[in-house]
Amino acid sequence: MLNPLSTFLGELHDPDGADRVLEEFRGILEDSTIGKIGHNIKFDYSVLLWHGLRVQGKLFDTMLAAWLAVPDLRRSMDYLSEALLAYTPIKITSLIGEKGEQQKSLREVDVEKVAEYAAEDADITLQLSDVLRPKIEEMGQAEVFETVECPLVPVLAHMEYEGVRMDVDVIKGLSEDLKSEISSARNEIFELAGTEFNLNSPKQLGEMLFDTLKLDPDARRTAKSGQYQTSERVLQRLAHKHAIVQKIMDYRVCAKLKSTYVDSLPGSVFEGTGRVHTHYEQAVTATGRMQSHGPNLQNIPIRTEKGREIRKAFVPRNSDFVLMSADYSQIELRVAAEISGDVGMGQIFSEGGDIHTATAVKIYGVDNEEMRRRAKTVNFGIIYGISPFGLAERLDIPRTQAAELIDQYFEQFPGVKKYTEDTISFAKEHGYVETIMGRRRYLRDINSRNTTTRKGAERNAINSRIQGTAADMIKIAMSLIQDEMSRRRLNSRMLMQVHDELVFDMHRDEADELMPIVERLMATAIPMSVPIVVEMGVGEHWLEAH
DNA sequence: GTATTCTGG
DNA sequence: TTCTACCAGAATACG
Repeated sequence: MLNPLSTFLGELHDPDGADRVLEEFRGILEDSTIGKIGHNIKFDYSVLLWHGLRVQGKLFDTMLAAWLAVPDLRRSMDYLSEALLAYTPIKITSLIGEKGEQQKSLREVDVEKVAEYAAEDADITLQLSDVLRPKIEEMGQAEVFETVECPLVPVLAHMEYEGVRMDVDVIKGLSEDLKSEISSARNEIFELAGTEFNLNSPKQLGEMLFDTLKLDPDARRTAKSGQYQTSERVLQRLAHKHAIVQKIMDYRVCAKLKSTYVDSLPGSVFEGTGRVHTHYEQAVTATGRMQSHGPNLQNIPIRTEKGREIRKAFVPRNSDFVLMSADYSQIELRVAAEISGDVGMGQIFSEGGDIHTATAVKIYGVDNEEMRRRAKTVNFGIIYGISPFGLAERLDIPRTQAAELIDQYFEQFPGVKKYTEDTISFAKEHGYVETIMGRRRYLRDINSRNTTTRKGAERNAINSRIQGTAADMIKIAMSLIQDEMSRRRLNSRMLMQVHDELVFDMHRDEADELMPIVERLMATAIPMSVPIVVEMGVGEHWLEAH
């Protein structure tokens, strides 16, 4: 993946020449009355931002447009050109060669050739926009495109540009701790097993547990390769049979944290800034959610004691700042209540009660820790398009009992039942479902004769409207917040988005001004009759702020 | 390149 | 009869 940082800052061999070119275009690029069209325009915006130029004016991204207007097509410009314009563009490889050792840089190529390539690139983008613009209208995606996606492009570019500061010393300390824990766990496991093997190989581990130690004669095997399953769930059920099992779980926790986070995050720190500049992908998921990579900041541990320590390494830019986190409380259940119009569920939220406790009271008639835990599982099941099989698996109860539980739930929340039925029948009739903002997800398999396939599509339909609406909501909030922050010329910066959470580098003096703004704009981004609650926190690192 | 596992929402 | 809970990224093993 190309990176504006390395591609355009580090390797530029003629910065003066580049600056002169930049100055030629500065007037147009910074003119807010002139719209800009680009394919993956966040990339171009970012490059210019790193060169101190802030692009103004309305942005039209043909890649985003294609995502919404022709969702089945691949999103590379070359492919779209062939599919929509019946024209095969000059291949970049015809200028710089195939990917590999001797691939050239564009600046080593004859300028005439580069000019032809670049001009064609611009021309195709313009032509694609002419084709895609009416298609967005036809597909009913104009509102999502105009009010959700396009305004978000510069917001994401700025978040990537800002990055987040990492305290590498925190990471180094964790690395040492984990190293010794892993080493002693390994020794104990091999001692108990009587032999050494590769602990990271599920295959070898499965053979040790089930062939050598014979811990479970009815051990489950994986569907694809027929290996023994050694997942957390499986180990959990085996834990009482042999001391080695707990040790393996301990080892796995530490090995995962070390390899995926502790050892890899320092490598993502960009030397030029000392910060981690993640990339956000706006147009990839089926539901409308974003993805983060390089590194992925959306799966930093929080659920376990050990794992959450990693969040202490995410720190404010300097001592004048703190990290501020704002996250939606139970957003998907609130959205479910809103879309379904279920009166009882809406009432629970209006009264400000605990949704899982209230659900436990409704379906079990009692309120204790265990029933609340089960009700919570049921509530998640609702969002995902519940099935007796799936619920039984997660609650570890018989399928028949799970089915009764679902009946019980739907009796108490008839609006939710109607939502699932209406959503499925709409999907069967139209072949797609929509979020509140009109974002569509097409479901090819919704009328499949294969029951498993069809049921899967039905769950996608139920889940997509909910997850997609929540995604729309936070995307809108981000644009509104960024606008308000720059209008007020705040020094605080939006840094991260984690699906239902926004994290800010907040100047200490701006707390009283910024926090009410963030809270209000997040809560009202999409007007709803169910109250939307935003929980906020401040701290010297991400863990403290959350 | 595919499969498995684990991290998050 | 089916062996599925939804949406993702990344590390590792293994053919």
